[in-house]
Amino acid sequence: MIRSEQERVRLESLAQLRQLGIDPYPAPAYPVDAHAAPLAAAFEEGKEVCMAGRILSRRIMGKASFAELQDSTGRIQIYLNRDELCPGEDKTLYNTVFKKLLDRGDIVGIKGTTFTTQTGESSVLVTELTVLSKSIRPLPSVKTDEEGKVHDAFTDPELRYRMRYVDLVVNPAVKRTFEARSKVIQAMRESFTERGWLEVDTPVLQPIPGGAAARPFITHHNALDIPLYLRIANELYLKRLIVGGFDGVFEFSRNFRNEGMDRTHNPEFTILELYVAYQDYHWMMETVEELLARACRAVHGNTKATLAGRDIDFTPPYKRVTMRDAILEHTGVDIDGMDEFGLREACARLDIEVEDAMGKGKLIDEIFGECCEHHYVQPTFITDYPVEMSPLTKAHRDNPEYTERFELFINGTEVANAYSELNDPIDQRARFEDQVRLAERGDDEAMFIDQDFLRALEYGMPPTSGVGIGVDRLVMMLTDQTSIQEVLLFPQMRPEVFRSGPDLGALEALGIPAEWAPHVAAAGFDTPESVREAKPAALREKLNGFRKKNKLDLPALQIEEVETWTGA
RNA sequence: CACCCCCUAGCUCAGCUGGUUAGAGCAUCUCACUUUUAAUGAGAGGGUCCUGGGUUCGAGCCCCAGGGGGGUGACCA
Repeated sequence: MIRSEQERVRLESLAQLRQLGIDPYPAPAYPVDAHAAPLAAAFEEGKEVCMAGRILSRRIMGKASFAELQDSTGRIQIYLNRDELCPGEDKTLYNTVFKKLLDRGDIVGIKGTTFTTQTGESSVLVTELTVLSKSIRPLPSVKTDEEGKVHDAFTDPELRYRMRYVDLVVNPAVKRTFEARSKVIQAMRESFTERGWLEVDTPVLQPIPGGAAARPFITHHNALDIPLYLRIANELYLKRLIVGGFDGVFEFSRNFRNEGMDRTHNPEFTILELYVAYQDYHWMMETVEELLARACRAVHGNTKATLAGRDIDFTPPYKRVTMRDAILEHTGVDIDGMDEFGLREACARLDIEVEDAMGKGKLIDEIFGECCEHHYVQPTFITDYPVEMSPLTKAHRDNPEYTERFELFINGTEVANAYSELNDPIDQRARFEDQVRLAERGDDEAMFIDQDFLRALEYGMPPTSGVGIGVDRLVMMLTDQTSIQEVLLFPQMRPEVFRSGPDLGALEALGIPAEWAPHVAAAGFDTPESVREAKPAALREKLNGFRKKNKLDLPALQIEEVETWTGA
């Protein structure tokens, strides 16, 4: 493995620590009794503390040094004085271990006393120093100046996502985003369990990918010799549980959809699904309002958030607009009573591209998506979707052309989707059959018929309202992020290609001495074939040039020696 | 999948019209320094210019192909 200069220095320091009898990766637990942020917040001088964390910076001034120690809560300055740390004759711990062998990024434990420096910085005077973990790779050197401006920030998205561990260490705001994510989920879970609803787990591997319109990932079960799908939704399973007699069930469901990736889509994402018996979608709107307000308070302490420079107000109630009115307002088109032909004409007038496979529902969805969606910045419920685009939703109580469904839009993005659930088994069967006809027309996202689900409905499901909330997107809204990758710890990326090191053993098999083999490889001859094909004179010249340039402590090569390698 | 942009030291980035030995700040190493905080001062080392071809007397720069990433569109939540 080829190491950078800085890595080689650190490996050498590691070896020297061992020579001094210091285990750079000790086994015993370290008895931490204080953390940086709470300590600084309620600072009192003269307190004995035992802390552990990562050294983020060092300022060495001869016999005294300052360093920043970062733990899970934040950073605190530590002060190391040679004679405080090493009161006896032996100053090795300070002079050699701290000053020479430790680096930025190393994890240490310290015991000491709190005090305030001349410049007023809350600090810890270190009296004991323990190496807890030596780091081999240098961290990016992010610095913040007096005005709070960040210099040399670690910003490359590729590196940040691939090495999230580094991102979290050097970019504190990233850590706060994921703490906020956890708070949002916790607030939702508490709100449900307080009301007696049950958190459940349903299958991720499904024989029929149901409950949504999307392309699934497919896999295969060997023992059963059947295809299985990673779930695109868990809706149909949760409804089976309502049939079974639970009043309220919910699941934070990791769903998988084999579709495009962009700043609002990741192949796997998290939806909170909640189903509550004997309720309808009006009740659900109020429930969602309260839920989002609570989630916002959990993150911000109030119901206001900022997103991409715009204030978003999560204070209930939210505006409610029917889909018909939304389209009427933004396009002048009244979809009420319009047939497929009329809709196609309207799309043509509005310059919206459509495909032959699209039915009424998809056409209306296109118009809304193109002309209306982006207008809804503040949380807004769009209600009463056309029946064709909602095969699992109860028909509207006043007009069977529409359904009792709403979606919640924030900042022009769909965040939640909810229905008065269709519980009429005859109607549900007919709706599935409509989907089959769409599939026959070429709609590859039309739903499959789930016979077992229909059987469950035939046993009787109480009137139920259900909602799915896009957790990743909600977290984006609440943490001022415009990319889903910023709220997923490990967003999906193409696998990284690790350049495998040269096969030094194969080179040595040609007769190349072990001490020369890595240099031969580094000079560009990293396979036996490349050595054998080389002209001995040219190879010798190149390697001796390499030797000189890199000041290798090896005798210059003779032509006879090189000829034995190439077999010439 | 289409179009546009990016890939240079550990990190952030310069690098002109193709022209000497590819630069800067931070980081690293050596020395000095007992209250600093983007510590300071002096000195030094560090490069597969993403990869592979091509054009050229000469390529980090131009051309072709490939890889990775970002943005926009399409699809979707």
